[in-house]
Amino acid sequence: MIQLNDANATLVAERFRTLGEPMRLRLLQALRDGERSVGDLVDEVGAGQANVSKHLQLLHRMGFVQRRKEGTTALYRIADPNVFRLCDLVCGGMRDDLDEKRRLLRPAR
Amino acid sequence: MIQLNDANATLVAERFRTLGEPMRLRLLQALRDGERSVGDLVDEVGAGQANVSKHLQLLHRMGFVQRRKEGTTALYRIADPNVFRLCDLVCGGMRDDLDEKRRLLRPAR
DNA sequence: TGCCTTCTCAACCACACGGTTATACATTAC
DNA sequence: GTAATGTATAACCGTGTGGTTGAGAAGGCA
Repeated sequence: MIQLNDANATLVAERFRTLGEPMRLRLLQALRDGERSVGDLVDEVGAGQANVSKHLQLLHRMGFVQRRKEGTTALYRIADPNVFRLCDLVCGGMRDDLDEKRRLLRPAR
Repeated sequence: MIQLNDANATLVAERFRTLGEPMRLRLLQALRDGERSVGDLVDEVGAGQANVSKHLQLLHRMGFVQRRKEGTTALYRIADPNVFRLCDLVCGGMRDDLDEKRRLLRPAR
């Protein structure tokens, strides 16, 4: 791991926090199989349009997605597929944690 | 990636958000080379005792650290070393993003 | 020009969360 | 027993943030 001094910790945390939002994760998931317009994403995740736009802005500023304009529509796509490896790692940790907790619930069989 | 339905997205986001805090990242970093007591961590990260305790509680509840009591002192340790792989991935993404942004700043040399 | 669509932006509200303070609890020493 | 040490917990406060609403910009089309 990169040395996490105080400055780095803030930057890294900022990125983790960006992924720490269900709606944003669903947007990334929706973008997984290709480019989507804002309107498409609004339909897919079932949220307000301004809300989706704001989340996409943040994902864009953090470099998780890229943007392309075509007429009046804005098309977003995944910038770095490693995001999904992050999700996989987190899911793996979640499974292990649940297994551990389950194990502790029955100490002596 | 595991299918991120609405329920999953909330759980995964919860874990990302737990890592999205500079102080908690510094606690994890401090625990990297072994078990530490709460008092040790208070000295290392330079924060209030109640604050450190609260952050450790959350890290514990999320399964990132494990706890062991010895007399009156509580000893914490990393539960899943994969946390650091997560940090590495995030740092890598950060570097790539910065490179990309730097590239865009000088379009035609 | 005028209207519609698509998206962004600003303002607002409610709530969650990080930090601090003070207090309670548990263990050890005396 | 009391005192001291090491943690956890509760209460509070200020700030940050997700969601909504409404207005505004930018293009497409009759």
